[in-house]
Amino acid sequence: MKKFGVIVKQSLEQVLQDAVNILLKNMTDSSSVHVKLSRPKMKEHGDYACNVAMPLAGMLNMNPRQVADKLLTMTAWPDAVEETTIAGPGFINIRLQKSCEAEVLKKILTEAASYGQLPVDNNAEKVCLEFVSANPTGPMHVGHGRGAVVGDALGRVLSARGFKVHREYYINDAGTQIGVLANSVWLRMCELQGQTIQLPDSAYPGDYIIDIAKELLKIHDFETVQSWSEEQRLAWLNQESIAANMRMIADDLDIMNIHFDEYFSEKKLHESGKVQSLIQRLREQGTVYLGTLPAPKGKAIENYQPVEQWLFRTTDFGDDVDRPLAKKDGTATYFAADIAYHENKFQRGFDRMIDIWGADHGGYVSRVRAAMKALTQKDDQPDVLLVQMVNLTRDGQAVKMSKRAGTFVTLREVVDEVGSDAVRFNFMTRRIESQFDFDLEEAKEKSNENPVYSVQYAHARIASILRKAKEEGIVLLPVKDVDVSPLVSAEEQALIANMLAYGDMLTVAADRLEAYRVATYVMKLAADFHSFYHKNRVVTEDEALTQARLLLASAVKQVIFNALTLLGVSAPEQM
RNA sequence: GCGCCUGUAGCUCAGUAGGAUAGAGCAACGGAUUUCUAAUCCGUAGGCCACUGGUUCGAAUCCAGUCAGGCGCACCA
Repeated sequence: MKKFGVIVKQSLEQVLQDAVNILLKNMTDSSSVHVKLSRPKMKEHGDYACNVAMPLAGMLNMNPRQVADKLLTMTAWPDAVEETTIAGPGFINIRLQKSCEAEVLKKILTEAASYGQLPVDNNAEKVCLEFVSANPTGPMHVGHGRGAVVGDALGRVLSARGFKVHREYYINDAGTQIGVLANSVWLRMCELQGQTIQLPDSAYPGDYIIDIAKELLKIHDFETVQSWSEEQRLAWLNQESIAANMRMIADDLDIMNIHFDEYFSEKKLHESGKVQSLIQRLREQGTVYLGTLPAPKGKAIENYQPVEQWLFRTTDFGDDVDRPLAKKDGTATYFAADIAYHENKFQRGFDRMIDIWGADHGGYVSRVRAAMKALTQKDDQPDVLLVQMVNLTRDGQAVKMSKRAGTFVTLREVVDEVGSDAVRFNFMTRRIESQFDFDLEEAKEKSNENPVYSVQYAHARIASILRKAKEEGIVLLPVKDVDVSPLVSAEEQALIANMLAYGDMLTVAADRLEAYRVATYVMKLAADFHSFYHKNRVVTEDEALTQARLLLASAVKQVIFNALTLLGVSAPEQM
């Protein structure tokens, strides 16, 4: 009975489900209705509400209120239920005994950092989570940052809910862009040597290229590099420039505490022969044919010429048009490598693939899924999360240029200015489908304008209360001995109900791959605590009340900590 | 022209797979500062949930169409 509060919701759903099943037993067809309880918005509607009578009414051809009435007579309610009523069109409202749910506080403090987590067992679903994958040709921009933050938080949420998560970064270290990078670095090396250079439009203009050139000159002096054959020089420049950029990217991610289990190289995929053998296999299968694509609709392409290419029949699997696997010079397209890459993930034994891409890759989703359907017969892989664009502003004015990158504002510049916590939390306050207007001045604001401070402040405030209580010589009772029955006010009940729902929220977040729910959840919990704090004192003359409220405050602190940890945001003890 | 995403308070956004009276922050206005942290709280005001039709007991939510904005549309990545 003591622990009943924690599992009360499931028990109520079970007894109601039993009643529903009996009611439906006489039906000829084997229809079923799933009982689900919800928290009503209004306090007058009780602690839990159930709408099951409404769908049942249609099936049984009865009035919903009559159905509800019948269900209530058939239900064996546990002791914790104080009152049930039928309201509105046929809702069943359930009111529990006060403080019967407060036992959850003890569960929270006992489980501490693992409250809300599910264990990872041997049968856990293995997920390959690919995110960031920014090209190794320059610093990450703010849009990459959003993908990084979203991906990392999603990884943490999935891990917490019992998935085995493998975090992966796909390095696009093959293709023409890399040649451009190598050439840009070489030009800067010549420039450092005193030569006058002309940067072509195609070259990367950013100052970071100069830094790389300087770095490379420390490895080999200019004369040595110049003495090599062009082929040898390009290969060396390629390799070192990519490595330098990847170090820079990994550094920037490290500042935000984002790490990967694996960096997967596209170049090595090509070198392994897997791309060519895949194309060969598909040709034998007949899913690849030699053909010519029509000119694309929309904006006219100046130098369009019909080319005969190896085409993948993605249209057979739900794509709009067949997609080329080889360029006119015969080398594999990015798409070809990407299919081989995804097939490789599948071969590595992952049950599920999740890719986080920028919105500008939206047109790519259907073709990759089509290819995977052709190769694996699964039609729901990979799960692609498209993260919409970030518009960077300062005091409402668009910010676009960065000296360092030459084109866009880098993630690093933003993190250095506003801090990792503010960047991470802010990016998590919106659904990924909505475009994000990120204002640098707002992100530095230390007020309610900036949600991260409100949440961190709640955590620090509780820490301060606990310190104060200790200073005053209050000795905390062992958790199991605290009497929670004094926690009956509306504010206290709201906090308890919120914390009780933490696990359900995480389930939804993991099922729907919506990690932002953690942020909206913890914002509400923090706000509710601030509200409670202003109406009630934690440390009072009443010893029993003080003990109960210290328990409550400690639990709130713990849940805020757990949620912030999932978001990769720090939970300070003082501010 | 086609595909994907979006449209909710003046602004920025939530809305827990269709539920009861639509939610928060900011901005506006009015309050709380002998405090366990005011980086906070309380109150007032503010809505044709883009528009039109449909589905049903019931729609911001589902469907169709329209309008508006963003992203993308051979041989780049």
